[in-house]
Amino acid sequence: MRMTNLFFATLRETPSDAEVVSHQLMLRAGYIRKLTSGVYTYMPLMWKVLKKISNIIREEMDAAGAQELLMPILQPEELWEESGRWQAYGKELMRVQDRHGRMNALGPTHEEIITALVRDEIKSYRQLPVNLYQIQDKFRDEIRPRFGVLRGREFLMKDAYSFDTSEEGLETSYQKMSEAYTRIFKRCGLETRMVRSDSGAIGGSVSHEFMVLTKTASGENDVLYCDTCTYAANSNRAESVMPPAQTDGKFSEAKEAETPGVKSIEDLTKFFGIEPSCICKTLVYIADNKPVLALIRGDRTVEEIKLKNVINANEIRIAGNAEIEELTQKFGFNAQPGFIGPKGIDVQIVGDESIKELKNFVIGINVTNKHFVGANWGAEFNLPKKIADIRLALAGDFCSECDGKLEITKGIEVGNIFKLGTKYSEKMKANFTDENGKEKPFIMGCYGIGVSRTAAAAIERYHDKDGIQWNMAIAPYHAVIVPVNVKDEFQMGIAEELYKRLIEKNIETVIDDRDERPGVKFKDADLIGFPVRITAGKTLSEGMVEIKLRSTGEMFKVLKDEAVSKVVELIKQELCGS
RNA sequence: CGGGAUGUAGCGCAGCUUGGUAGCGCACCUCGCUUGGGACGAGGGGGUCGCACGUUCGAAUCGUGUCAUCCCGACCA
Repeated sequence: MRMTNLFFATLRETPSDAEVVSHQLMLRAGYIRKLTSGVYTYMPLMWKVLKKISNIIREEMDAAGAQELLMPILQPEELWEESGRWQAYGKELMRVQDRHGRMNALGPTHEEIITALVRDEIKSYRQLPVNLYQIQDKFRDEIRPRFGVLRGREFLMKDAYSFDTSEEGLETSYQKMSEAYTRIFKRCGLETRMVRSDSGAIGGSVSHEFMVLTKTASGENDVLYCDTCTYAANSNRAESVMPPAQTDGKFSEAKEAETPGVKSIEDLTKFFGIEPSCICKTLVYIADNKPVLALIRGDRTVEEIKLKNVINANEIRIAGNAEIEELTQKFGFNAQPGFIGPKGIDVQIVGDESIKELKNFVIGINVTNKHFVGANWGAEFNLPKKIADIRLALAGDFCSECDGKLEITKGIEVGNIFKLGTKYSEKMKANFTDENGKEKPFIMGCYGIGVSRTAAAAIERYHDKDGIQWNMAIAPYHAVIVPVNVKDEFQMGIAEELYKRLIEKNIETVIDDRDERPGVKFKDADLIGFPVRITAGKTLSEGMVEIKLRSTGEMFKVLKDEAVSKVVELIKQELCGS
C-alpha cells in the first residue's frame, strides 16, 4: 500500500470528546470515525485490524470443531416472545417497526435465532454435538455509550453456541471453548485472566469472563487476582480472606459514651484512639424501596452488588440523610447519620463476616452524640441472623483459594463463556430425540468475543506517548518504509526496490511516498503503530538502511541488500513470540 | 432517568458579558523554499454560528423552546 493512496488522516490534536487512550488514538491515527453516539465507521486501517483478529478467532474456532455461519441482524419479535426476552431484555434491545407494522429487534445477541434454527434442523442425538458461530455486528442500545469502541452501541462480536445431549457434553464443549479463548487472546498478544462471573441476565449456571488486565485507569472493571494461583474475579464479586487485624477494642467496661459530633469512622478512631477495625459500622440502604441495615467492620467497605444479591433485591442504593433520620424516628429514636446502630431498628439486617470476630467494639445506638463502647456479641448486642460476604475485597487480602495475596488492576472484558443449559431450548421447545427415542431439550452453551473491543483493549494495553504499539499478529500492516526525501531519486529508488521485494515475501508493507518532511512521516508511523519501520535516508551513503521496532524502540542498521531478510526475520520472531 | 457542561470551517478553540462586515491555530489548495522527528514565506478556498420561534432597524451575541453531543451517576457487563 502506498501512503499516498491510503484512505486515512491523522489528527495532530486530540478530539475533545475522547476520554480514554484507545478512543483518542483510534481517532488521531485515522482508524475510526464516529457516525453517531456509540456508532463508528471502521476506516481501512481499523478494518484490517478487525479482520486479523477475526481470522485468528476463525482459525481457533474451526480448530476446536466449531462451524461458521452468518445470521441476520434483523430478528422478528415472535422469536423474542418465545424466549420471553422481548419483555425481559429492556430498553437495550433496539426495536424497529417495518412497513407492515411488524416489530423486529436488531440482534444484541443471537440465542433465539440459533435455537430456532437448530430446533428446525437437528432432530437426533446422532447429529450432536454441534457448535456454531458467527462474526457479526451486534446492536445494543446502551443507555450511555462511552469510551469509543470499548462500549459502543454497534460493535463487532463473535458469538458461538454449542448444542449437546448432556451436561457432560456441555462441560466438554465449555472446556474446549475456554481453551480456544485462551489461545485466541494469546495469539492477539493479549494476556488474559479467566474470571468467574455471575451468569446475570443471560442466565445459566456457570460463566466466566476473559479480562485483559490493563493497569491504566481506562479499564472498565476492577479485577482482583491472586499473585499465586489463577484466581481472579471482578471486584463486585471477588471473595477474599481478610488479613489479621486488631479487632479487640480493649474497652474495660461496656457502656454508653458521649461522642459529641463524632460521626465518621475516622472521627471515632481519633476520639477513642482505636483502630477502625474495632468499630462496627452501620449503613442504611434502600433496597426495592425498603430500608436495610448493613453491618460491617469499620475499616471495610460494603460492595453493593454483593449486598443486593444476598438480599435478592432488584435495586439498591445508599439511603439519604433525611431517610436515615426518618427511619430512626419510625422506631422511636431521633438520630442523625453517624450514630446509627442495629439495636431497636426492626428492618432486615445483614452483617458482613468481618463483624463476627469483633470484641469490645464501638457501635452506634441511634442516639445523636452517643456511641456504645466495649460492646460484645451475645452480651449487649445480638449478632445479626443474616451473616454473609458483602464486603469489597481489597488488594492485600488473602486469596480465598490458596495462600496467595490478591492484587488489584483494571480489566477490560473481551470475552465471556456461559453454560446456558436448557434455558432457551425449553422455552422455545427445541428438542432432539435421544438413544431411547425420548424427546429432550438441547443442552446449550454460548461464547462471545468482542472483536472491536479486543482491538481497543490491545491499544489500552500497548501504547506510548507517540501512539499505538500493535502486536505483529493484529497490526494493520507489518512494516512501513520511509524514504526520507521522495524527491531524492536514489533514496526513492532503494525504497521502491525494498517495497517490491518485501511484498514478494508476503510482508504487508506500506511505503510512505508522501512528499512530506521526515518528521511528519515518523510521527505518523509511530501514531499508526506499524510494528517495523524501515528508513531509507542518510545512512544510504554507507549503503545502509535503518530498521526500527515500534514496540521496543530497538534499532538495527543493516546493508540495504540484507534489509529484506532482516525484516522477515524480525517479523517471524514477533509472530512466534506472541 | 438524575446532576453538570458544550454546540461557531474537517479538528482544536476565541468572539457572546456590553447586539452592528464571523475570527485564530492545525488541516486543505496554489507558488516558492525546505527534507532525519509534526519547517518557513506569500496567496487562496471553505461557516444558513445545531435547529425553531420571539425581541430588535439589526441577533453567533438577548429570551423561550427544541435537538444533539460529551462528562459524572444510575443501568449494563
